[in-house]
Amino acid sequence: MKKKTTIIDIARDLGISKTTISFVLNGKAREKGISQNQEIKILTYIEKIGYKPNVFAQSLRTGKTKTIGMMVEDISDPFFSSIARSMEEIAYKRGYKILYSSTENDTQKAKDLIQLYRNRQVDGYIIAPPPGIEHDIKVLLEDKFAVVVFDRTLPGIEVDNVLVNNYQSSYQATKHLIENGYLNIAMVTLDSDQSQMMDRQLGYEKALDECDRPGRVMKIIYRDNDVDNIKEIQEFLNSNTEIDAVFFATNYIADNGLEAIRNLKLGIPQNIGVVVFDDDRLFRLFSPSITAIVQPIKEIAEQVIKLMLILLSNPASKKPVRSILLPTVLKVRESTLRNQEKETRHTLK
Amino acid sequence: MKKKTTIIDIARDLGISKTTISFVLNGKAREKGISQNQEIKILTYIEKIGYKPNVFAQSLRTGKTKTIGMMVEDISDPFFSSIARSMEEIAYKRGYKILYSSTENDTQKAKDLIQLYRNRQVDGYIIAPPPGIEHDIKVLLEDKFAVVVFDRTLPGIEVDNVLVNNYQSSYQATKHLIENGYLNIAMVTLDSDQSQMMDRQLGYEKALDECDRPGRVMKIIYRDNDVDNIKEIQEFLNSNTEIDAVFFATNYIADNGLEAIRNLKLGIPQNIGVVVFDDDRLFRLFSPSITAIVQPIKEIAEQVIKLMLILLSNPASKKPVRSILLPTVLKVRESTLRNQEKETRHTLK
DNA sequence: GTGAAAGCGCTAACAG
DNA sequence: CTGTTAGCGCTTTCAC
Repeated sequence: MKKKTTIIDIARDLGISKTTISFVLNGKAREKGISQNQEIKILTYIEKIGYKPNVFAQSLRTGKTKTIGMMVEDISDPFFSSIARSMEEIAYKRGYKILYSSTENDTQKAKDLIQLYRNRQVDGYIIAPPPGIEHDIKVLLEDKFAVVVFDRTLPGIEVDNVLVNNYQSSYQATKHLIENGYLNIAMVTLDSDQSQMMDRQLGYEKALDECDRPGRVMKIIYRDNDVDNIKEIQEFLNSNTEIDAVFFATNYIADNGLEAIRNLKLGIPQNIGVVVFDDDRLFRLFSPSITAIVQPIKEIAEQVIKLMLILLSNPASKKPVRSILLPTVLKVRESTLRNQEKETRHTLK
Repeated sequence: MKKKTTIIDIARDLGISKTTISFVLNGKAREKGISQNQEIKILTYIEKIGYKPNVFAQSLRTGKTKTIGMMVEDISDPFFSSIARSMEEIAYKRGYKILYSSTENDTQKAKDLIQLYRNRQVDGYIIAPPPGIEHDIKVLLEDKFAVVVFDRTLPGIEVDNVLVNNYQSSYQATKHLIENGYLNIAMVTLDSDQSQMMDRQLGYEKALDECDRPGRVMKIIYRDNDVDNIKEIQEFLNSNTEIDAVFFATNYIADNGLEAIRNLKLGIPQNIGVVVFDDDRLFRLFSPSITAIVQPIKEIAEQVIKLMLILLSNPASKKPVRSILLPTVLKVRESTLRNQEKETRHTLK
């Protein structure tokens, strides 16, 4: 393996001190009063031989790593992986690298991950927090790390965050079902008191309340077991035959729910209306296509990174917590349009 | 921020030299003949105060980083993100961290990424190679880095790889269409000479050849533009009305293709049969459900990491290139069963 | 304006 | 068996 050139090699080649080079490299030429000539000469040479500083030596010296640690529920979930991708793109441009990991919504795994990231001395933490890590985040904050939380918040913690308007979105989606003639709207959600889930439920309940409709919430265990979940949802729908619409609180709950509906041979949207929180690439291609609450992925990623970069560049000063609340879009498709003429897609030509 | 404890603090606290501690930490107690007592004392103390060595100092010193760089086409693609997740899990257990990035199948971006990874001194490279980076990989190999390639290979490069049996899988899928009475089977694939795409096409053509069927291959440009792609596919199907089945060569081509079929109001599987290379979580829930070639995600991830760990642990010795070819499973669903009784899912109860 | 030199925390050769 | 010590490559203070 060819030996990496170091700043000393360059100093030798150019016949100047490595200090000068270091200054130029770190954009302090001006500040340190290095001559234009010298600067250009150095920059040109570095460009020519393609020198890159050793990031480990830099990190060791400065204690900074230009690295952001990101922990989400499941990095293979389309929602999170799309956000990760967008963030990475933006962060790159600012010279930051992102380290990803999946918490599986497991408190212990999240704690371990935070430890691991501390070890790797990441400069900042971007977290979709699982329950029970309030304390760990508090410690991070006390130790003056940059932390941004997204997708959900934790009660009693003052940390910058970016969320979507879960309450309002769910309210609107439920309203939409009501307006389309559905009378008994159920919600299938996670058995969890995480903020985003609670808000979604509250929005749903509020809409029902306003119109004096009954509600029925079914809760399933997180990623417990697909087969069991499907069976449970089937039983739920079977033993509550008055239900004529369902609001699925997440993408993967909808997976199970749609399979349950399919197994029961219930017709969408005639027998049962369907709305899902969080869109999927393929929902538009379902027959009938599935109405979904679309989260602004790009925007979320941008805002999170923006907050992070602000935190990272500012001296860890006392500042008010920034909360960013983004709107979603209810993408109305066929699964909630009982009153409309249904497009006949499966008719033979 | 609380000051990190260093190995020196521990040496002081325990009243011994840091060398001894370093040896114990690196599992060289035995080798260096350190007393059982001493070892246990040190380990216990370290455990108690939760000391973790500074990885940057370690890396700077040893030149190793316990980090693997992974570059795929698009980390938000379900196929790649699922593989990434599995790999991460396995790698973690062995003390390795993975750095991910998306190449967007762009040669230049991939080259930049390799440079960036070299900078970060990753120990090994896991790559789903875009076209045109043969040379860069060769250089990596010459410099004795651990490299494993997956999903596709590059012509004329001797590098460990794990692939699925693209040829055989496509052959089988096409055969399946033929056996189900389809007469004019088209293939929609990428305009690319990447190995996996070529193999898929060859398998398709072989099956047609054997049965003396005509074939028709349409090629679209990589992730060019969804709208245009859809339109192109529509036009293709419209101007070749004899086509009664389509084999989509990737997941995201199928996205566009299914939308085209939908726009044309062609009935699946009556008017047109559909097979997709690479499954999607939701294909089973389509109406009709979509037949797909399922790649063994977990297995791919496992084999790649296994190869990588072998390379990493062995002295970079001359060894034969290891090629691992994994089988896929053709998951037959409704979209190819024209002769079967179609389940009537949309019947009202 | 520029250079010498002191570490950042760790590993490992070498000495004892 | 254990301790001393020389760097790994870089940033930054301080002196010239």
